[in-house]
Amino acid sequence: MTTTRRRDAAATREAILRAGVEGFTRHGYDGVGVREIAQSAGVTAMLVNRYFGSKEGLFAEVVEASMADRTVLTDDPATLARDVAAALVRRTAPHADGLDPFLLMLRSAPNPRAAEILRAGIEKHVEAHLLDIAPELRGTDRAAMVLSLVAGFWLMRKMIGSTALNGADERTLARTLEQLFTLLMHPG
Amino acid sequence: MTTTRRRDAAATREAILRAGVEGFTRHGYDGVGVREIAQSAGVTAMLVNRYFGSKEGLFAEVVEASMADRTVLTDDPATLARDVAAALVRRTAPHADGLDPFLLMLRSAPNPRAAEILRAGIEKHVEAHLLDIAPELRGTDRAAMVLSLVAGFWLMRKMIGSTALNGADERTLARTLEQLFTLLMHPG
DNA sequence: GTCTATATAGCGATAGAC
DNA sequence: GTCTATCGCTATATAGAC
Repeated sequence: MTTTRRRDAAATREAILRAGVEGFTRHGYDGVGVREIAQSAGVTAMLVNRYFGSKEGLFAEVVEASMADRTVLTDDPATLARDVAAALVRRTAPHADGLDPFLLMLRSAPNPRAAEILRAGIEKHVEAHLLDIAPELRGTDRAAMVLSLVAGFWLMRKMIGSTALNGADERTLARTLEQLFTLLMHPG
Repeated sequence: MTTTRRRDAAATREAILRAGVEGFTRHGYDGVGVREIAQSAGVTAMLVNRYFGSKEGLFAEVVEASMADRTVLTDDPATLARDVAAALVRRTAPHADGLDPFLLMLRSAPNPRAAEILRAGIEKHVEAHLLDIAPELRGTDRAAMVLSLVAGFWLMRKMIGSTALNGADERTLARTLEQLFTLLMHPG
Protein backbone atom coordinates (compact mmCIF):
# COMPACT_ATOMS: atom_id res chain seq x y z
CA MET A 1 0.00 0.00 0.00
CA THR A 2 1.10 3.56 -0.61
CA THR A 3 -1.40 5.11 1.76
CA THR A 4 -0.20 7.11 4.72
CA ARG A 5 0.63 5.45 7.97
CA ARG A 6 -0.57 7.82 10.65
CA ARG A 7 -3.60 9.63 9.22
CA ASP A 8 -5.92 9.74 6.29
CA ALA A 9 -7.04 12.89 4.56
CA ALA A 10 -10.52 13.01 6.07
CA ALA A 11 -9.23 12.69 9.62
CA THR A 12 -6.63 15.38 9.06
CA ARG A 13 -9.24 17.71 7.61
CA GLU A 14 -11.49 17.09 10.57
CA ALA A 15 -8.66 17.71 13.05
CA ILE A 16 -7.83 21.02 11.38
CA LEU A 17 -11.49 22.05 11.41
CA ARG A 18 -11.84 21.30 15.12
CA ALA A 19 -8.63 23.18 15.87
CA GLY A 20 -9.99 26.04 13.78
CA VAL A 21 -13.20 26.22 15.79
CA GLU A 22 -11.19 26.36 18.99
CA GLY A 23 -8.61 28.84 17.75
CA PHE A 24 -10.99 31.28 16.07
CA THR A 25 -13.46 31.14 18.97
CA ARG A 26 -10.82 31.73 21.63
CA HIS A 27 -8.75 34.38 19.84
CA GLY A 28 -10.81 35.71 16.93
CA TYR A 29 -9.99 35.77 13.23
CA ASP A 30 -7.10 38.21 13.48
CA GLY A 31 -5.90 36.90 16.84
CA VAL A 32 -4.77 33.48 15.71
CA GLY A 33 -2.50 32.34 12.91
CA VAL A 34 -2.69 29.31 10.67
CA ARG A 35 0.55 28.06 12.20
CA GLU A 36 -1.01 27.96 15.65
CA ILE A 37 -4.16 26.25 14.40
CA ALA A 38 -2.10 23.70 12.49
CA GLN A 39 0.00 22.94 15.55
CA SER A 40 -3.13 22.32 17.64
CA ALA A 41 -4.23 19.85 14.99
CA GLY A 42 -0.84 18.15 14.98
CA VAL A 43 0.01 19.08 11.40
CA THR A 44 1.98 21.78 9.60
CA ALA A 45 0.58 25.08 8.42
CA MET A 46 0.78 24.03 4.81
CA LEU A 47 -2.03 21.51 5.22
CA VAL A 48 -4.45 24.22 6.28
CA ASN A 49 -4.13 25.85 2.91
CA ARG A 50 -4.05 22.45 1.23
CA TYR A 51 -7.46 21.45 2.59
CA PHE A 52 -9.22 24.78 2.99
CA GLY A 53 -7.60 26.97 0.35
CA SER A 54 -6.80 29.82 2.70
CA LYS A 55 -7.26 31.08 6.23
CA GLU A 56 -10.48 32.72 5.09
CA GLY A 57 -11.69 29.43 3.61
CA LEU A 58 -11.08 27.63 6.88
CA PHE A 59 -12.90 30.39 8.74
CA ALA A 60 -15.95 30.03 6.52
CA GLU A 61 -16.18 26.30 7.27
CA VAL A 62 -15.58 26.97 10.97
CA VAL A 63 -18.49 29.42 11.05
CA GLU A 64 -20.71 26.94 9.25
CA ALA A 65 -19.81 24.11 11.63
CA SER A 66 -20.04 26.23 14.75
CA MET A 67 -23.41 27.76 13.99
CA ALA A 68 -25.01 24.65 12.54
CA ASP A 69 -25.26 22.74 15.80
CA ARG A 70 -27.74 24.29 18.17
CA THR A 71 -26.74 24.58 21.79
CA VAL A 72 -28.16 27.78 23.23
CA LEU A 73 -31.75 27.81 22.13
CA THR A 74 -34.29 25.30 23.34
CA ASP A 75 -37.27 24.22 21.30
CA ASP A 76 -40.21 24.97 23.60
CA PRO A 77 -41.86 28.28 22.64
CA ALA A 78 -43.76 28.48 25.94
CA THR A 79 -40.67 28.79 28.12
CA LEU A 80 -38.36 30.30 25.50
CA ALA A 81 -37.66 33.62 27.20
CA ARG A 82 -36.85 31.98 30.52
CA ASP A 83 -34.79 29.20 28.92
CA VAL A 84 -32.71 31.57 26.83
CA ALA A 85 -32.08 33.81 29.83
CA ALA A 86 -31.02 30.88 32.02
CA ALA A 87 -28.76 29.39 29.36
CA LEU A 88 -27.18 32.77 28.67
CA VAL A 89 -26.37 33.42 32.32
CA ARG A 90 -25.02 29.90 32.82
CA ARG A 91 -22.83 29.90 29.72
CA THR A 92 -21.34 33.33 30.44
CA ALA A 93 -20.53 32.50 34.08
CA PRO A 94 -17.04 33.60 35.16
CA HIS A 95 -15.57 30.10 35.21
CA ALA A 96 -17.33 28.78 32.11
CA ASP A 97 -15.18 28.76 29.01
CA GLY A 98 -17.08 26.98 26.29
CA LEU A 99 -16.71 27.50 22.57
CA ASP A 100 -19.86 29.48 21.90
CA PRO A 101 -20.74 30.73 18.40
CA PHE A 102 -21.40 34.18 19.87
CA LEU A 103 -17.81 34.35 21.07
CA LEU A 104 -16.68 33.34 17.60
CA MET A 105 -18.74 36.20 16.21
CA LEU A 106 -17.71 38.84 18.74
CA ARG A 107 -14.01 38.09 18.48
CA SER A 108 -13.91 37.85 14.68
CA ALA A 109 -16.32 40.61 13.68
CA PRO A 110 -13.67 43.38 13.59
CA ASN A 111 -12.24 41.83 10.42
CA PRO A 112 -14.47 43.01 7.56
CA ARG A 113 -14.22 39.81 5.52
CA ALA A 114 -14.90 37.72 8.61
CA ALA A 115 -17.86 39.96 9.42
CA GLU A 116 -19.51 39.24 6.06
CA ILE A 117 -19.07 35.48 6.54
CA LEU A 118 -20.49 35.81 10.04
CA ARG A 119 -23.49 37.79 8.86
CA ALA A 120 -24.39 35.09 6.38
CA GLY A 121 -23.95 32.35 9.00
CA ILE A 122 -25.98 34.18 11.63
CA GLU A 123 -28.87 34.81 9.29
CA LYS A 124 -28.81 31.33 7.77
CA HIS A 125 -28.58 29.42 11.03
CA VAL A 126 -29.09 31.32 14.28
CA GLU A 127 -31.73 33.82 13.19
CA ALA A 128 -33.51 31.22 11.07
CA HIS A 129 -33.59 28.79 13.99
CA LEU A 130 -34.98 31.44 16.32
CA LEU A 131 -37.72 32.23 13.79
CA ASP A 132 -38.58 28.54 13.58
CA ILE A 133 -39.16 28.37 17.33
CA ALA A 134 -40.86 31.76 17.60
CA PRO A 135 -42.59 32.35 14.26
CA GLU A 136 -44.44 35.36 15.61
CA LEU A 137 -41.12 37.26 15.42
CA ARG A 138 -41.00 36.90 11.64
CA GLY A 139 -41.29 40.13 9.76
CA THR A 140 -40.47 42.20 12.81
CA ASP A 141 -37.22 43.67 14.09
CA ARG A 142 -37.49 41.72 17.32
CA ALA A 143 -35.62 38.55 16.34
CA ALA A 144 -32.57 40.63 15.45
CA MET A 145 -33.04 42.52 18.71
CA VAL A 146 -32.93 39.26 20.67
CA LEU A 147 -29.64 38.41 19.00
CA SER A 148 -28.32 41.91 19.73
CA LEU A 149 -29.09 41.51 23.40
CA VAL A 150 -27.52 38.05 23.59
CA ALA A 151 -24.40 39.25 21.80
CA GLY A 152 -24.12 42.38 23.93
CA PHE A 153 -24.42 40.38 27.12
CA TRP A 154 -21.72 37.96 26.00
CA LEU A 155 -19.52 40.94 25.13
CA MET A 156 -19.86 42.83 28.38
CA ARG A 157 -19.68 39.82 30.67
CA LYS A 158 -17.03 37.63 29.02
CA MET A 159 -14.93 39.84 26.77
CA ILE A 160 -14.94 43.16 28.59
CA GLY A 161 -15.30 41.46 31.97
CA SER A 162 -17.80 43.92 33.41
CA THR A 163 -17.43 44.12 37.17
CA ALA A 164 -21.16 44.71 37.59
CA LEU A 165 -22.22 41.71 35.52
CA ASN A 166 -19.68 39.36 37.04
CA GLY A 167 -20.46 40.41 40.59
CA ALA A 168 -24.23 40.35 40.25
CA ASP A 169 -26.44 37.61 41.62
CA GLU A 170 -27.11 35.17 38.82
CA ARG A 171 -30.79 34.74 39.61
CA THR A 172 -31.30 38.51 39.43
CA LEU A 173 -29.39 38.62 36.17
CA ALA A 174 -31.52 35.83 34.72
CA ARG A 175 -34.73 37.54 35.86
CA THR A 176 -33.78 40.84 34.23
CA LEU A 177 -32.86 39.09 30.99
CA GLU A 178 -36.07 37.09 31.05
CA GLN A 179 -38.10 40.30 31.30
CA LEU A 180 -36.29 41.73 28.29
CA PHE A 181 -36.70 38.59 26.21
CA THR A 182 -40.35 38.34 27.20
CA LEU A 183 -40.93 41.90 26.05
CA LEU A 184 -39.42 41.03 22.68
CA MET A 185 -41.06 37.64 22.23
CA HIS A 186 -44.49 38.36 23.70
CA PRO A 187 -45.06 42.08 23.28
CA GLY A 188 -48.81 41.76 23.78
CA MET B 1 16.08 79.65 18.03
CA THR B 2 16.58 75.94 18.01
CA THR B 3 12.88 75.10 18.10
CA THR B 4 11.27 73.19 15.28
CA ARG B 5 9.98 74.97 12.26
CA ARG B 6 6.82 73.13 11.34
CA ARG B 7 5.39 71.79 14.59
CA ASP B 8 5.80 71.86 18.32
CA ALA B 9 5.67 68.83 20.53
CA ALA B 10 2.19 69.43 21.93
CA ALA B 11 0.64 69.82 18.49
CA THR B 12 2.34 66.67 17.25
CA ARG B 13 1.14 64.72 20.27
CA GLU B 14 -2.37 65.97 19.71
CA ALA B 15 -2.29 65.06 16.03
CA ILE B 16 -1.15 61.52 16.85
CA LEU B 17 -3.88 61.18 19.47
CA ARG B 18 -6.58 62.28 17.05
CA ALA B 19 -5.26 59.91 14.39
CA GLY B 20 -5.25 57.18 17.03
CA VAL B 21 -8.91 57.75 17.88
CA GLU B 22 -9.79 57.51 14.21
CA GLY B 23 -7.61 54.50 13.45
CA PHE B 24 -8.51 52.42 16.49
CA THR B 25 -12.22 53.24 16.18
CA ARG B 26 -12.37 52.39 12.47
CA HIS B 27 -10.20 49.27 12.48
CA GLY B 28 -9.80 48.10 16.08
CA TYR B 29 -6.65 47.61 18.13
CA ASP B 30 -5.30 44.70 16.09
CA GLY B 31 -6.58 46.02 12.78
CA VAL B 32 -4.39 49.09 12.53
CA GLY B 33 -0.65 49.61 12.83
CA VAL B 34 1.34 52.44 14.30
CA ARG B 35 2.69 53.21 10.83
CA GLU B 36 -0.79 53.88 9.51
CA ILE B 37 -1.73 56.01 12.51
CA ALA B 38 1.50 57.97 12.22
CA GLN B 39 0.91 58.57 8.53
CA SER B 40 -2.58 59.94 9.22
CA ALA B 41 -1.01 62.33 11.69
CA GLY B 42 1.63 63.37 9.18
CA VAL B 43 4.58 62.01 11.16
CA THR B 44 6.65 58.86 11.23
CA ALA B 45 5.94 55.78 13.31
CA MET B 46 8.82 56.51 15.61
CA LEU B 47 7.08 59.51 17.13
CA VAL B 48 4.17 57.38 18.29
CA ASN B 49 6.46 55.46 20.56
CA ARG B 50 8.32 58.63 21.45
CA TYR B 51 5.21 60.32 22.83
CA PHE B 52 3.12 57.41 24.03
CA GLY B 53 5.67 54.74 24.88
CA SER B 54 4.04 52.00 22.85
CA LYS B 55 1.00 51.13 20.79
CA GLU B 56 -0.71 50.03 23.99
CA GLY B 57 0.12 53.34 25.65
CA LEU B 58 -1.44 55.27 22.79
CA PHE B 59 -4.51 53.05 22.94
CA ALA B 60 -4.97 53.78 26.64
CA GLU B 61 -4.98 57.53 25.98
CA VAL B 62 -7.28 57.07 23.00
CA VAL B 63 -9.79 55.19 25.19
CA GLU B 64 -9.60 57.89 27.83
CA ALA B 65 -10.13 60.68 25.30
CA SER B 66 -12.88 58.90 23.40
CA MET B 67 -14.94 57.98 26.44
CA ALA B 68 -14.44 61.19 28.35
CA ASP B 69 -16.53 63.36 26.05
CA ARG B 70 -20.19 62.48 26.21
CA THR B 71 -22.09 62.30 22.98
CA VAL B 72 -24.67 59.54 23.18
CA LEU B 73 -26.37 60.11 26.50
CA THR B 74 -28.48 63.13 27.22
CA ASP B 75 -28.91 64.59 30.66
CA ASP B 76 -32.67 64.60 31.16
CA PRO B 77 -33.77 61.58 33.25
CA ALA B 78 -37.41 61.99 32.26
CA THR B 79 -36.88 61.28 28.57
CA LEU B 80 -33.72 59.18 28.93
CA ALA B 81 -35.06 55.93 27.49
CA ARG B 82 -36.52 57.64 24.44
CA ASP B 83 -33.47 59.84 23.91
CA VAL B 84 -31.01 56.97 24.12
CA ALA B 85 -33.11 54.89 21.73
CA ALA B 86 -33.36 57.73 19.22
CA ALA B 87 -29.66 58.56 19.39
CA LEU B 88 -28.73 54.90 19.02
CA VAL B 89 -30.86 54.41 15.92
CA ARG B 90 -29.63 57.63 14.36
CA ARG B 91 -25.95 56.99 15.01
CA THR B 92 -26.06 53.42 13.71
CA ALA B 93 -27.89 54.35 10.53
CA PRO B 94 -26.45 52.72 7.38
CA HIS B 95 -24.84 55.88 6.05
CA ALA B 96 -23.64 57.27 9.38
CA ASP B 97 -19.98 56.67 10.07
CA GLY B 98 -19.07 58.56 13.19
CA LEU B 99 -16.32 57.69 15.64
CA ASP B 100 -18.36 56.26 18.46
CA PRO B 101 -16.75 54.91 21.65
CA PHE B 102 -18.87 51.77 21.33
CA LEU B 103 -17.28 51.03 17.97
CA LEU B 104 -13.87 51.54 19.55
CA MET B 105 -14.84 49.02 22.21
CA LEU B 106 -16.39 46.44 19.90
CA ARG B 107 -13.54 46.47 17.41
CA SER B 108 -10.75 46.39 20.01
CA ALA B 109 -12.22 44.05 22.63
CA PRO B 110 -10.84 40.85 21.02
CA ASN B 111 -7.36 41.85 22.14
CA PRO B 112 -7.10 40.89 25.82
CA ARG B 113 -4.88 43.81 26.85
CA ALA B 114 -7.14 46.23 24.99
CA ALA B 115 -10.16 44.62 26.67
CA GLU B 116 -8.80 45.37 30.14
CA ILE B 117 -8.14 49.00 29.21
CA LEU B 118 -11.64 49.24 27.77
CA ARG B 119 -13.25 47.75 30.87
CA ALA B 120 -11.61 50.38 33.04
CA GLY B 121 -12.64 53.17 30.68
CA ILE B 122 -16.23 51.97 30.38
CA GLU B 123 -16.69 51.71 34.11
CA LYS B 124 -14.93 54.97 34.86
CA HIS B 125 -16.70 57.06 32.25
CA VAL B 126 -19.68 55.55 30.47
CA GLU B 127 -21.21 53.52 33.27
CA ALA B 128 -20.46 56.22 35.82
CA HIS B 129 -22.11 58.84 33.63
CA LEU B 130 -25.19 56.68 33.17
CA LEU B 131 -25.44 56.23 36.93
CA ASP B 132 -25.19 59.98 37.39
CA ILE B 133 -28.17 60.55 35.12
CA ALA B 134 -30.19 57.59 36.40
CA PRO B 135 -29.14 57.07 40.02
CA GLU B 136 -31.93 54.57 40.60
CA LEU B 137 -29.88 52.08 38.57
CA ARG B 138 -27.07 52.13 41.11
CA GLY B 139 -26.54 48.86 42.90
CA THR B 140 -28.51 46.91 40.31
CA ASP B 141 -27.45 44.97 37.25
CA ARG B 142 -29.53 47.19 35.00
CA ALA B 143 -26.97 49.85 34.14
CA ALA B 144 -24.65 47.18 32.79
CA MET B 145 -27.60 45.68 30.96
CA VAL B 146 -28.29 49.01 29.25
CA LEU B 147 -24.70 49.09 28.05
CA SER B 148 -24.95 45.48 26.87
CA LEU B 149 -27.99 46.30 24.78
CA VAL B 150 -26.40 49.40 23.29
CA ALA B 151 -23.21 47.50 22.44
CA GLY B 152 -25.10 44.54 20.99
CA PHE B 153 -27.19 46.81 18.78
CA TRP B 154 -24.08 48.58 17.50
CA LEU B 155 -22.51 45.22 16.81
CA MET B 156 -25.37 43.67 14.89
CA ARG B 157 -26.30 46.76 12.91
CA LYS B 158 -22.93 48.28 12.03
CA MET B 159 -20.29 45.55 12.33
CA ILE B 160 -22.20 42.44 11.31
CA GLY B 161 -24.49 44.43 9.04
CA SER B 162 -27.69 42.60 9.96
CA THR B 163 -30.11 42.63 7.05
CA ALA B 164 -33.08 42.77 9.42
CA LEU B 165 -31.80 45.75 11.40
CA ASN B 166 -30.68 47.70 8.36
CA GLY B 167 -33.90 47.08 6.47
CA ALA B 168 -36.23 47.85 9.35
CA ASP B 169 -38.22 51.04 9.71
CA GLU B 170 -36.26 53.33 11.96
CA ARG B 171 -39.25 54.49 13.96
CA THR B 172 -40.18 50.90 14.74
CA LEU B 173 -36.61 50.18 15.73
CA ALA B 174 -36.55 53.20 18.03
CA ARG B 175 -39.86 52.21 19.60
CA THR B 176 -38.68 48.66 20.34
CA LEU B 177 -35.45 49.96 21.85
CA GLU B 178 -37.34 52.54 23.91
CA GLN B 179 -39.50 49.79 25.40
CA LEU B 180 -36.41 47.81 26.38
CA PHE B 181 -34.64 50.81 27.89
CA THR B 182 -37.80 51.80 29.74
CA LEU B 183 -38.06 48.33 31.25
CA LEU B 184 -34.49 48.64 32.50
CA MET B 185 -34.67 52.23 33.70
CA HIS B 186 -38.19 52.31 35.11
CA PRO B 187 -38.98 48.74 36.13
CA GLY B 188 -41.85 49.79 38.35
C1' DG C 1 12.07 67.48 17.52
C1' DT C 2 12.09 64.58 13.86
C1' DC C 3 14.21 61.86 10.61
C1' DT C 4 16.27 57.41 8.08
C1' DA C 5 17.67 52.96 8.76
C1' DT C 6 17.42 48.76 11.00
C1' DA C 7 16.72 44.90 14.45
C1' DT C 8 13.77 41.20 15.41
C1' DA C 9 9.83 38.73 14.78
C1' DG C 10 5.67 37.23 12.88
C1' DC C 11 2.29 36.62 9.17
C1' DG C 12 -0.19 33.92 4.92
C1' DA C 13 0.87 31.34 1.17
C1' DT C 14 3.69 28.44 -2.08
C1' DA C 15 7.51 25.32 -4.37
C1' DG C 16 9.32 21.16 -4.61
C1' DA C 17 11.14 16.80 -2.32
C1' DC C 18 9.76 12.20 -0.86
C1' DG D 1 -0.38 12.80 2.07
C1' DT D 2 2.80 15.35 4.39
C1' DC D 3 7.04 17.40 4.94
C1' DT D 4 11.04 21.25 4.94
C1' DA D 5 12.34 25.44 3.29
C1' DT D 6 11.37 29.81 1.73
C1' DC D 7 9.21 33.97 -0.54
C1' DG D 8 7.39 38.44 0.21
C1' DC D 9 5.34 41.19 3.23
C1' DT D 10 4.16 43.57 7.58
C1' DA D 11 4.47 44.33 12.46
C1' DT D 12 6.45 46.94 16.85
C1' DA D 13 10.18 48.98 18.57
C1' DT D 14 14.87 51.07 18.74
C1' DA D 15 19.72 53.30 17.41
C1' DG D 16 21.87 56.97 15.87
C1' DA D 17 22.23 61.08 12.62
C1' DC D 18 21.12 66.04 12.22
